Amino acid sequence: MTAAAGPSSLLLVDDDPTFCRVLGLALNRRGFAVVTAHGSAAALEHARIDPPEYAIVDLNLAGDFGLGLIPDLLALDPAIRIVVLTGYASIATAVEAIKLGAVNYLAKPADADQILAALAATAGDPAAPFNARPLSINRLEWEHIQRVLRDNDGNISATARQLGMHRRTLQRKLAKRPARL
Amino acid sequence: MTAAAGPSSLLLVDDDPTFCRVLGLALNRRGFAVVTAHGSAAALEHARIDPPEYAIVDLNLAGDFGLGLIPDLLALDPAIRIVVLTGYASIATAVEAIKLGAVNYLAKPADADQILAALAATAGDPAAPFNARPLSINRLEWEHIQRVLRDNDGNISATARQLGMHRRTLQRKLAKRPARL
DNA sequence: CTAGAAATGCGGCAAATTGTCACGCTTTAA
DNA sequence: TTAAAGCGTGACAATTTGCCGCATTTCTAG
Repeated sequence: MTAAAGPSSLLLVDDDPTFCRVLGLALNRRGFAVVTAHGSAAALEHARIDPPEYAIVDLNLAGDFGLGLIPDLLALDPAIRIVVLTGYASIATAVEAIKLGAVNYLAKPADADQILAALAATAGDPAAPFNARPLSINRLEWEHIQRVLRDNDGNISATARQLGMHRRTLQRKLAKRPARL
Repeated sequence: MTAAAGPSSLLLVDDDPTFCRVLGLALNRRGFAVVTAHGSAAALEHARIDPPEYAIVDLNLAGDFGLGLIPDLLALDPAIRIVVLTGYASIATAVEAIKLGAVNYLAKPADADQILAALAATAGDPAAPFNARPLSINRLEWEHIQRVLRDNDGNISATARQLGMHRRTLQRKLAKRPARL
C-alpha cells in the first residue's frame, strides 16, 4: 500500500455524512485522495468520470444499493478494489459481496487501519500482514451498542430487543460508561 | 440441481463419520453419487483419481485447516463446485472461502435441501438476501473472536491478551459456542 | 383531551458468567 | 536440552446478567 508515486484515489460511498467525513479524513491522513458519494447514483457518476483505484461501499439498511453497486463499479473499471462495509453484516451478504467481486467484507465498527488491511488483502493469502491491533471485546461491544442505539433513535427497549440482551442489562451498561471512546 | 444426465458425483469431506453418513444418505436419495472422505488427504486422493462435479467441505476446526483444501481440489479440476459447511461459521472464514474459490458457505445446521441450493447457486445472480437486522451482541463478539484468533494463528493466549479478556474465559467461550449456532 | 400502550429508571435476588490461581502436560525457542 | 510459552482443566470468589415488580413519564391514537 501507500503508493510511492502520488496519492491513491479512493471512492467512499456512504449515506451518513458524519461517518463519511470522519472516515474520509482518517483515510486522507493516510495518504489517500478521497472522494465521497452519498448514494449509488453519485458514486457511479464519480467513477464514470474518474475511476478510482479503491472503493469503500457502505451497506446501510437502505435497500440493496450497496451490493448492486459492486458490479456496476467493476463494469466501469475491473481493476477497482472494492471493500464492503456494513453494520448489518451477515454471512449471506458477505458471500454475495465477494462473489460479485469485492475484495473484502467488514462488519462495523471497523477503524481505518482495519479497512486499509482489507483493501490490501490478497485472495487466499493467509500469510497476509496484520498490523492493526484488534479492538477489545468490551470496546467492540460498546461501539456496537452505540451504533444500534443511534439507529433506534435512542430507544433503549428496542435496542435491547434487537441486540438480544435484557433491557435492564443495557441500562446498566450505558450507566456504567457515561462517556468514552 | 437435479442433474438431467445421470447421477452427479459428489465428494463429501467431514471428520465426523456419523454426520457424514447421515448427510451422505440424504444426498444419495436425491440422486447424487456420493463419496465420503474423513480428511484432507483422503479427499485429495479421491479427487485425484476421479474429480467430482461437486464437493462439500466441512470445517470442523476454526481456522484455515479445511480452507486449504479448496485450492488443492480446484487445482485438480477447476470445475468442481465446492460448498463449505461449518459449525464454526464466521464472516472472516466465509470471505476467505469464497476468495479461495468455493461457490458457497453455509453455517450448520443446514439440511440437505439448503446444501443443494447452495451447490446450485450461481455467482451473484440471485437477489441478495439482505438481513436488515443488526448482529446480536453475542454474535458480534463471536465474529470478532474468530477474526482475531485467525490473525494469531489459533494462539488462544495471545488472542485473549489482545482482546483484553482472560485466557480461561476465552477458552470457555470457544468450548461453548461450537455446539450451537 | 384522555385512556391505554410503550418506555424509562430504579431495587432486589437467583442464576450465569468471569476473574483468578494452581497444576500437569505439550510445544516451541534458544 | 533446558527454559519459556501455550494448553486444558478444576475450583471458588467476585461480578454481571436475567428477570421479576413498580412508580413515572412519554407517546399514540380515538
